[in-house]
Amino acid sequence: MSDAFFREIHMTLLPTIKQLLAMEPIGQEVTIRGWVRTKRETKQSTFIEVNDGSCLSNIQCVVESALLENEALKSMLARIATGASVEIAGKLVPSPAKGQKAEVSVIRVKLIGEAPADRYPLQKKAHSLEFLRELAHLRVRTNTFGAVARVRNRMAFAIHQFFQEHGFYYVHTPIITASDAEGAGAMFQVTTLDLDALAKSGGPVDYDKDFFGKRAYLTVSGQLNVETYCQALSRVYTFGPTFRAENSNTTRHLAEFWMIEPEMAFAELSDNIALATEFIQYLVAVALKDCAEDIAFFDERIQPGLRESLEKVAQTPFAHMTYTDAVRELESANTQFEFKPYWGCDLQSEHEKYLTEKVVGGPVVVTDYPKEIKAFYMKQNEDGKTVAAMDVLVPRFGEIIGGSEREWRLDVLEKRIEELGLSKEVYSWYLDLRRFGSTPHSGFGLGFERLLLYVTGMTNIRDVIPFPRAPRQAEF
RNA sequence: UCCCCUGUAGCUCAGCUGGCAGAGCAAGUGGCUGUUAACCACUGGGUCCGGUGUUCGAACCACCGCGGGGGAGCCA
Repeated sequence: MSDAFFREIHMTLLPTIKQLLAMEPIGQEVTIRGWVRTKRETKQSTFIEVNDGSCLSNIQCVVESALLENEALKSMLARIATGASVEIAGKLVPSPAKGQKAEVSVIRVKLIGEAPADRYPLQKKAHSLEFLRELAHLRVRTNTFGAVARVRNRMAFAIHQFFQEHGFYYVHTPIITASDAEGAGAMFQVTTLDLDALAKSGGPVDYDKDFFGKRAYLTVSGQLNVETYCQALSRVYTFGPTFRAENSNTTRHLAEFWMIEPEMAFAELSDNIALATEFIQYLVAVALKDCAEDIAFFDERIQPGLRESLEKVAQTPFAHMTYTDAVRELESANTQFEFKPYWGCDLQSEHEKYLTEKVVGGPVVVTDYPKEIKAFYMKQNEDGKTVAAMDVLVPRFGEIIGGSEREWRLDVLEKRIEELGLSKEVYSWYLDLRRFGSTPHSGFGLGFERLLLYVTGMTNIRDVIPFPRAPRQAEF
């Protein structure tokens, strides 16, 4: 593409409010476009705070009352309320009052889109997250959801940066899968069959007539697919939507969420732990550096102490313990658990939180779980009882990462598939990876929204994705 | 799916033992001040989630339904 193309684009884009607020105010003429957050009137001036989403801060625009002798401007100003979209031209000047470094001394105001106060649902006051959840199409206009959106954007970009800088290739694994046995949870079925007609007929379903000629589903994980690319490109990752049809009603589960799944060839569990640790620390450091204003907001309004705890996470090596040690820790804990911990038990939420909050006081990597409670593809350890699995647990909600070294020995993997009553035919292509040029390899899954919960201090996962999908919730 | 909590003005909530529907914020009007969660005064604003029942009388008690939240399980 030519330079001229970019110049043209560039010329049509006004500086954002973020850019304006970073400028030295010397009376230069500026034009801003955005949405009114609040308007305050005095006899001498009218103050309009405008936000365009480029940053948390609004820009204050001051209309001197002398301008109001213009009746057209006066009536337009009267119709400008919280939520309205406006274009304001004026001079960027140092602010004589406290609260902001610069402000716009207004020359012209144009009301673009009205937001009548008697109907616009957002007021210039704090709203509960529950209320805003019912207004998913408007909530991004609030400080909190604007900040979440910006952090989400930065984290998505940082994920690519991290992997690209470390020699990982981005692989697009399929959204639709015909494999019904990935073992990561209930799946949404995908079909073009006429279900109404089928229900009326009462007959059995002939999947041969379905789109793919067999049952198909939305993916619950890209891992098995990405392992194939791993065995050629060495270091790969996926980052895409993932679907679970579990009837989960919690603050940390979604039916549709975004997952990051790196996979490394010639890598053992210890490499996996190192990658996961560095990855989280990198992302946290980027958030602190590049989303400082938004993080400060979360720290002040959403989760006091957030910034300090993130700073600590970015600098401190993660604690590491084996499952066996973790259970020992839990057994000797001076706490009444609802579920009594014992070797062989699945770690419950309360156990995970105890380990990360009480024992460690930060993120902790737990490894080498009993094979019975983990997936078939995880590498079996020498002891015959455990697998080379790792979960990263963090304070406030527990598991953020789940991963493992994969079983790369054909005979061991085949035996495990048989033991669990799974089908070797279904996994034949997966087993091919062990038949031909197999390597020790490792990877993990990170729930993107869980990362965002962690970084923003938000507590409900439905508030860190634009349009949450959960049981009985698919509005907007 | 299970357990607990909850539903009253646009929002957040109070409403005692069943006895005339309340506050703050928001909105409108006026005033005032380089204001900034602006301030002061006044005004308007209700299907008390819906249904059924108990009662002289129900926002309040009982039952059914619907919505919202939190916790658990499944997991990322």
